[in-house]
Amino acid sequence: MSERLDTGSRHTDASAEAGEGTWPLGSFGAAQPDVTQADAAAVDLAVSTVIFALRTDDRFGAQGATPTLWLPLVRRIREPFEGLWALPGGPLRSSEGLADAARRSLGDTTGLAPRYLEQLYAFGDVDRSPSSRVVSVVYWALVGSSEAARATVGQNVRWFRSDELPPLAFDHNLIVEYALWRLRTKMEYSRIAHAVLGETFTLAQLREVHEAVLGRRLDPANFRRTIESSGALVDTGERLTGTRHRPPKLYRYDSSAQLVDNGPLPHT
Amino acid sequence: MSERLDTGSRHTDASAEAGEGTWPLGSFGAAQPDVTQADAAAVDLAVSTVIFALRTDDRFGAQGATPTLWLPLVRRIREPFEGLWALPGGPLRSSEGLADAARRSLGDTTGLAPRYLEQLYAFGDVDRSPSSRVVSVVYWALVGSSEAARATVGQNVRWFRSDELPPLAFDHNLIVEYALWRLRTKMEYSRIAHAVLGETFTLAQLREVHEAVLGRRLDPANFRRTIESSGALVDTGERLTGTRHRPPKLYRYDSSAQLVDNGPLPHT
DNA sequence: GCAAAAGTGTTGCTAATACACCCATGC
DNA sequence: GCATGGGTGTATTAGCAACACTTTTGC
Repeated sequence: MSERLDTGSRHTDASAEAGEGTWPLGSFGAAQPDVTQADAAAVDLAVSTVIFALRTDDRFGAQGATPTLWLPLVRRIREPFEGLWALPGGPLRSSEGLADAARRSLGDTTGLAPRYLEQLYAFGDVDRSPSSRVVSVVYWALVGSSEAARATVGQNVRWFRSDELPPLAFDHNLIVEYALWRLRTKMEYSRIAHAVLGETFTLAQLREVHEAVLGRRLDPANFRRTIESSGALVDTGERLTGTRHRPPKLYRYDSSAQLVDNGPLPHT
Repeated sequence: MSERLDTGSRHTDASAEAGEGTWPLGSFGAAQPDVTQADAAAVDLAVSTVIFALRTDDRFGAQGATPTLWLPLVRRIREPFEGLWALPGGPLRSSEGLADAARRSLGDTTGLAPRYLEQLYAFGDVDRSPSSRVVSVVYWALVGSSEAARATVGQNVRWFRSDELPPLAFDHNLIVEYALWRLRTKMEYSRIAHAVLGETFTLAQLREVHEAVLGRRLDPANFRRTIESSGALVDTGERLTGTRHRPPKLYRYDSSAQLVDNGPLPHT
């Protein structure tokens, strides 16, 4: 609780944007603590990303395995939490927007570009980092399965099943939980599932994505009707052959349709 | 675009939380710009709040007027945007959480405590402030109508109808628009409308809140059934007398029921 | 033919809507 | 009484879940 830190003139504009300091009256009640603006200088800002991809668990024979949700983590090589796994991220550079920073840290880690990217939440509890005060603006992303298959792994980068996570650094377990909740909630009323598939795909493949994310089986007949009536798909006229059953139709995204409704916010 | 700022040792822990810097391989592709961590030091962090209250427009005779959404703004007394109206807010103090900061700036401005408070979004475009780089974590809040009636106003604090806003400082017009969208979207499936009412209230009063927020009339009969079946209300057994028609029942919140589903996130 | 998955049809349930109608109070 | 909103009943509709059924391929 060290207040009145002397940080020089760096933060003279910290309140430039806000109404703070423009308050015309004295203090309200007794709740106005004696804190100077300089106190704000001790807060650091970082951007992290929860990256989801659909993968089949190849620990067993890859035959017939249903895909599940995976995410890449990086091992920390310094204190605090040295040795633990954490979400990829880093400090925000002054020349890049928040989403840009998320996109970049994602590329640094996996070498891939996200098919979908959305801001998740800003985490800023006082005690979430034992060393310094850090506020993290967290994004969540989806990457295509085919690309995720050839994503980078290394000594300090590894993919984990979203339901088999080890204890993570900081509050990152909570963050991943929240990202999973948002993914599942949004999946129910939007079209983001397309983001993990290739250019063309069958309805069964799309349904498999929904099932993996939601964690339950869906009725093929009803799923077909729901998706078709949403108008999000276009029939390519082609079919997928080589299966040992009736060849299914191949669909494509309707590029004119929005993935999600972000309200008045521009889409990233 | 000033990179490589020398800001001393202040930000040595800026990447303490994130995986940045732990990347074991060299650069990926050609996309790794030559930027040091110190570049991150030039970003300031602020917390602002969009505060909503339900008021009747007393410019006309207050009789029979339907209430509308209002919000308090503060006038900027320094550059940039000096003289324009802006959302209340201020820098984040190192000893307070994000929600605490929002709650405090709300209290500083209106002297009131919010009945509902939720994080809205983090705004961090590079050019949203002409002077310095500022990332704003924005909250939105609801305050009770009765308390809002005796809220503070002054030379530099004034209430505005949400649909009659002047041009605001920074990107605050967009922020208010987005807050309005979230309020309306959430109102459809949650119970936050209770937050602007008093301890007890009639169904017509509750319906009036919904109508004001959604901007359309609702069928009293259907509204009653929807709300009653949600289980959010408790019949107090009392009735409101003094009206010139059949006295309506008075209800109370079911304190055990959650206002909204935030997933795994704790409620503020 | 047989297995397997694609694709269609039908039924029933639930929730939202529209709207007709009765109830209880102040005046 | 009559006006006014409180409060109830009911028919219609849309959407979704359940599930029986038909179709088309590989083997």
